[in-house]
Amino acid sequence: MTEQTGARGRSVTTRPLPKSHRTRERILDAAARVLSRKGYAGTRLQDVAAEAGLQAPAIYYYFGSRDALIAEVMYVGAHRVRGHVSDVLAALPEGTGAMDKILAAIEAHLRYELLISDYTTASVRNAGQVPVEVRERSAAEEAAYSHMWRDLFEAAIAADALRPDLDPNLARFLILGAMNWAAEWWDPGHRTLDDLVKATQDLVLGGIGRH
Amino acid sequence: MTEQTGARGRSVTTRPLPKSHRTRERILDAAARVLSRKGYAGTRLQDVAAEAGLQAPAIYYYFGSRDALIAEVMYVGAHRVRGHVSDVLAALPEGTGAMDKILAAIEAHLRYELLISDYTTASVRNAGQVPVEVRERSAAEEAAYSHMWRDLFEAAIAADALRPDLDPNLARFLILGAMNWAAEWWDPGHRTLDDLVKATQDLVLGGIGRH
DNA sequence: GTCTATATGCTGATAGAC
DNA sequence: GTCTATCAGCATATAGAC
Repeated sequence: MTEQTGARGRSVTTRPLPKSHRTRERILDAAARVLSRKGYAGTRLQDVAAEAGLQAPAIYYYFGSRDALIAEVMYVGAHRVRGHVSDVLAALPEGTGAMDKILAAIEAHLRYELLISDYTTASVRNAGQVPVEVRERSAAEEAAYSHMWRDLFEAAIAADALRPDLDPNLARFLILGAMNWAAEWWDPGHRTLDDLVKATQDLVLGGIGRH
Repeated sequence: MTEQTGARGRSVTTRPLPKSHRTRERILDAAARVLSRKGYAGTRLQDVAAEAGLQAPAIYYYFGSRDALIAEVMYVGAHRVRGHVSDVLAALPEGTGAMDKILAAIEAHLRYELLISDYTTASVRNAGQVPVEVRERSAAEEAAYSHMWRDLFEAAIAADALRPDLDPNLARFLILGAMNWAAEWWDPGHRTLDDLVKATQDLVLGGIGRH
């Protein structure tokens, strides 16, 4: 949970990341992969260690417990998606319209979600299966992300860019659900990411845009 | 996997369902509940038995193994949804349009999915976590259901009811994803089912309908 | 930092009484 | 049909060498 190691700069070195940091990241990636495929109860430290190229007890040097490792995976995935979408929105030109912001958020969400799909599917598949204590930090992160989307929709309503008879909360959940689920079925070898982004934007635009 | 007991009519009785059949169903419902909350690896026979009101070894009278029980849960959920939507479509008036059929299928899917939501969430959350052997029967059922939806979209294309630039496969996956995910967040105490059905139909209609 | 060895607890499954 | 008793296997976590 807390960082037991970090960039401490033990000596003057040219490496930007200390070895311990990189090992920790490798364990985290391995845990995301195992967690997404085997689920919370099925995530064995032995499997995580094998994916990361070390032995199970070594994990305890970086994480206090199995639950702490899993909690970190859930948190990191949610945190990074929110950070990415937030950055993209912040970089948009000043006068960008409310609906264009939603479309940009959709593209940013899909691209980043599918880029770190192990974290995404781990989070999506296990959100309801992980014990509450383990989910606390990631749940807070997801709430903040959800709040961000609500703001986008409310700005669109204020700008009169949405259909007046629309229930923005239901629509938001449906759209986020459709996107989150994409990590489960989207096959890069079959459809390009650009096609998926466009299909999602088209569905949303036609569905909630005034016309 | 195979039915070890069933409606055998051991003697003339007024009860429509033999006790063994009802107990089996109770175990199945309990397993769906536990599977949806704890996941594949976390589903303990002890917990299933407790939910069903009996001891763990009694489960072996009805199911050959833990995997056989879980496979049956996954299969039954998918099978019943497909049967329900299929029945609803079959009962539609002769001249029902292709787009109205899709809207009817959406309503039928959502209503049944949320009615047996333990089976639905069990299936959705564990589809990618359950071993392939255990998933075989339910995967075949889901493929058949997916095929049914593809037919609905192809009929709509043939009737020129869809936007010409639409990728029907991507749209189908996005819509089914949005619906399946509803079992995860929809709260009956907060929004009515009618509202959810309408919101989904509106999103889909505006999104893929010609206008 | 990472390893080997090990203590401890829990789970699926079977045997056999009732 | 359902129970109690029990076996065998496996996973987390710790101890301690290197």
